[in-house]
Amino acid sequence: MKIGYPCLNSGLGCTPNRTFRLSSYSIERVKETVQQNLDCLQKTLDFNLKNGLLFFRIGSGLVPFASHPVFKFDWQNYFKKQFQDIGEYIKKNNFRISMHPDQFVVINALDKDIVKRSIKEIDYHCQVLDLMGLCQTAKVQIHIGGVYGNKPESIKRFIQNYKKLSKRIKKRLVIENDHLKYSLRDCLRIHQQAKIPIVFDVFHHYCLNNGESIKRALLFTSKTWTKKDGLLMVDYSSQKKDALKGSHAESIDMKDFKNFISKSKGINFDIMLEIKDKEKSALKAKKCIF
DNA sequence: AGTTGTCAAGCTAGT
DNA sequence: ACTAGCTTGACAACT
Repeated sequence: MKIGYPCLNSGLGCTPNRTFRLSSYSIERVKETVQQNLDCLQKTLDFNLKNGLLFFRIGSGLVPFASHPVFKFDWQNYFKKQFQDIGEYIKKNNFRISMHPDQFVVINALDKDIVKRSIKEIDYHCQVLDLMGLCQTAKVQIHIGGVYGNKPESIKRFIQNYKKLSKRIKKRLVIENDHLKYSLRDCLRIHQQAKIPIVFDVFHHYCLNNGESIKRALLFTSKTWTKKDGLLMVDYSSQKKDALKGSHAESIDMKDFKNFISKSKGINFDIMLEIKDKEKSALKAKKCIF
């Protein structure tokens, strides 16, 4: 089992997600920003290696506006060496990597332009992992998308659109249960038809489920990952007290986490702690497990 | 130096 | 009708 946190280390004084306003876009600005992001990503991975946090989610903002029409710069070639180097480091030290395109990516949208933009954005994520030379265990996770008042039709549209995706995307794309629309059961149905691996989100499952226990949910989802895909990925968070349902906690609730770990005995997976204080909670969780 | 409004993009539920 | 929440964070223009 590898433990990790998403996108950003809060104590390093740098971010791998620097960006700029679209209005200040220029090739110079891209070169400068992406280089800083890559440097910080390397620094973050160094920290993670030293601290035994071997699961990491690379943020979508690594190359700002990469899939936007204004973007007319061959970043893949310009930064080839840097991406290769980071990829080598990742492979040498046996990191597990994921990426998570944001909420604007909707594969089953009714509007064809939204679908088109979504695919372009997913493709950018896959390009990052491809440039690093990572194998198929490095994944890009998305939610199913919108319901549009008709879930069966929307699921059907998801599967249809999924089937049309390129090989490069299909080998990396995985789906995740969300907290108000598509439950684990919905994801499992989609898996039956499209064979997409499922990232199990513990917190979302707590918000929206059909009565499956944690143990059964982990068993079901772990079976959706083939040897090529690697170990099941699990996202973990807990409810922020006195906030709207679905908002993530500031810091890990160790009682809740221990409870989850005891329920998961016998199943192997990599776990991502989606908690606001990032590496701090990941370190606490690591201490509790090992 | 610190504060605040705003940022490419979508969807849903709660107010 | 509007906003919070989602992986929310980070820029840029202002005090």
